[in-house]
Amino acid sequence: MSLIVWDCSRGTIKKASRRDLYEVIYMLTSLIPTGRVVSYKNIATILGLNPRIIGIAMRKNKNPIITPCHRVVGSKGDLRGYSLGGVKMKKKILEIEGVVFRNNRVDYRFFIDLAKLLEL
DNA sequence: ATTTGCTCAGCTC
DNA sequence: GAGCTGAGCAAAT
Repeated sequence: MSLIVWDCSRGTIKKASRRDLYEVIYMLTSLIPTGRVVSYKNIATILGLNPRIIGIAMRKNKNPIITPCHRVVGSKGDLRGYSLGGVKMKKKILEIEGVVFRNNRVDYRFFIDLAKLLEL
């Protein structure tokens, strides 16, 4: 399964390029509300990708203002990584936003399902 | 709690 | 083009 997108210049559909993929990943990430988190897997499942690809996209995130990559966490609430200050900083930011941790994991009640949010 | 296997884009050479 | 590295995950140990 691979993502299909509209090709504006040709007026046809096409298989998503890497760049397209990243744009969609960042778009979905930007939808996560303040004080909530989404798992890498959740985004990956929507797009039919391996969850690792989402991690790669987050690592390369050049626009932390509109792409809140700190709100993307592991499926069990573990933080995994953060290129701008490490997981310690990631945790700090999430706590400022009101996210509660239990045993160094994000409390499950702060997860949202992007697929449900988009009514997919 | 820790290890193992699967997976694939990006990076280096 | 080949080989290595992970911001993942689930299953097995």
